[in-house]
Amino acid sequence: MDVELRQLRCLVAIVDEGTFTDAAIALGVSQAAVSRSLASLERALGVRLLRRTSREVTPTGTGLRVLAHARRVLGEVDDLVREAASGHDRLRMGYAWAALGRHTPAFQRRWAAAHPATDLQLVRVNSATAGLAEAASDLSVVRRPVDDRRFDSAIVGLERRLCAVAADDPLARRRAVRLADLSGRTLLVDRRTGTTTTELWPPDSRPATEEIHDVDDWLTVIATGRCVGMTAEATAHQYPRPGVVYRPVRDAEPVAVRLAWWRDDPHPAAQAAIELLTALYRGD
Amino acid sequence: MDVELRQLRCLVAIVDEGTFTDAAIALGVSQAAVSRSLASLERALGVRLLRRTSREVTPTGTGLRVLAHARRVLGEVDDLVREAASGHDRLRMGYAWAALGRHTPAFQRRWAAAHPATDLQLVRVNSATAGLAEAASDLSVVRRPVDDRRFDSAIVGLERRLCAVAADDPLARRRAVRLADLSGRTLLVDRRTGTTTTELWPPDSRPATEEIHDVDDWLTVIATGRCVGMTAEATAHQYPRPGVVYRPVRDAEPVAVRLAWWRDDPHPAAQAAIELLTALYRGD
DNA sequence: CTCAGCTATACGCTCCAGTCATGGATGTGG
DNA sequence: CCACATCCATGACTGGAGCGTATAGCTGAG
Repeated sequence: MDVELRQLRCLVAIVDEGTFTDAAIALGVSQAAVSRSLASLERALGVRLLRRTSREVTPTGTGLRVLAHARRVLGEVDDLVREAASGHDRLRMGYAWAALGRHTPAFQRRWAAAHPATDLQLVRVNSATAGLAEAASDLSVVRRPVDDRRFDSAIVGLERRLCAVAADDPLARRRAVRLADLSGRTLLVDRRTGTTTTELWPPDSRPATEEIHDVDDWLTVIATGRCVGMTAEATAHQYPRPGVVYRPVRDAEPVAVRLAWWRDDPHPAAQAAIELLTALYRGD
Repeated sequence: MDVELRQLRCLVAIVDEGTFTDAAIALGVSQAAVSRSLASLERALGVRLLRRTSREVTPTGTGLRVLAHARRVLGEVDDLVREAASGHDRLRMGYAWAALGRHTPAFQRRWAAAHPATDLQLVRVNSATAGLAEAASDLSVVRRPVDDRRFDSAIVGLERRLCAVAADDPLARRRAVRLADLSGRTLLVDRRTGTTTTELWPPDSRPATEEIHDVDDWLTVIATGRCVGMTAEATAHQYPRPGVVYRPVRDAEPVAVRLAWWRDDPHPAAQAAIELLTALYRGD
């Protein structure tokens, strides 16, 4: 014999209502069911919980203590149900380095207008998949293909490749550059965040040497002029820095911006977010 | 559809054991039952709680939060069951004015020896029945008949009547007195505790006048010599006071000492306490 | 004493939780 | 590459728990 929530609800209702009969009405069941439920609870606990007379029903000493516990249990269960339902009223979008660049304000504004019930939160994560795996985000922005079978992803738009050079670099005077212009330069790769741009670099024009830095601040090194960097447009937009200029690389392939999520467990609002972002990248 | 404890136990077991199959073994049910239970919980909450693969089972973000709540709920239920069972390991004996007088130490000693698992607590209550009604005591010492139908009582022994007189009263020089010796004196009655001794007085020899005092300290008035008092032996034993002496009243009927309890809900150890006290009063 | 109102219980029924068996999915090792 | 092992989901079935109805038993009130 085991304690069941139904029995605890019954106990609380009886004490609150004062009689078994009124408790039955409050619970929407017959008086017989209430009587049996409480009897089974008392049998399960091996203790008399209520003193019944034909006039009133009063809790025993044990009954009072058990009642307090029962209220706590039922309160906790309510919290649990609320907590489970609260997943729908919040969408946490993870980003590792760059969020959505120049689209971020518009995205937040239009999301709030279209989905006032679902709070949008942008959260910084170590990587798109790590954010999902650790349940820190419901949907993650990622700029490379997702090979993990547990996750699914969709391309929401394309971003230009920019190269980052020191402000006093000769290239900084040009409106745009080509990959060939970067030959012979040293490409700066940030190993810390796991972000490398080398594979996006066309192989035939890849810099002869690449310098691997484990830097906290990628831009500081760029500003020294010792290296150049390649990055997506959103990153450039999000990390302006005196001494560093960004220039579009005309012949570099654009970067696909993706949203990733748990394949078999997408957030209820995921599809809406994907569609809104796609529209923004399309220019709508 | 409602959340049930069985479902929560299931969720916790799955996460702890790692697979549905092992959880089923741990819960002592079939794997199919575990699968169904969790499915029904997810349906009730409207949320996916676990991600299943053929290799491992990992909680969803919501699943993690719900899991934490579930553990709390189950912990509370355990507390509730423990609390209900704990009634048996404690016997609270209430007393209003005098406890058991000179028998108190022996009672405590012999109870501890005979019932080491049941902790004996002596608690001061406003009145025997009030202590029971407020669930402050499980068993109350009372020295008058209990007329409340809700309670039952048993006589455990008899105590001599003592009269309390000032130390410089002529009666203080006698080893014992008779009711007739108190004729003409003023009998002090304590209305505050509801204790009156007049009805124990043989009607024909009852003091001519009685002075009703609403005193905090009965003994202080006795010591002034203005009044005399009548009390049970246990009270005299429990409240010695310089300036007041107690003398047995030979021809006063002894007082019946009773234990009272809720008629339809006696403490499991009540009978044992009654028997032990009876033996002590008998002189065993 | 009768009556009104309450709880406990007997009886029949329903429906759900469980078991068994099987199917589908996935990772593994030959 | 395929057979296998392992795991979860699901369909069919069953026993029992729990419900409602009706009624008995109890207890104050009038």
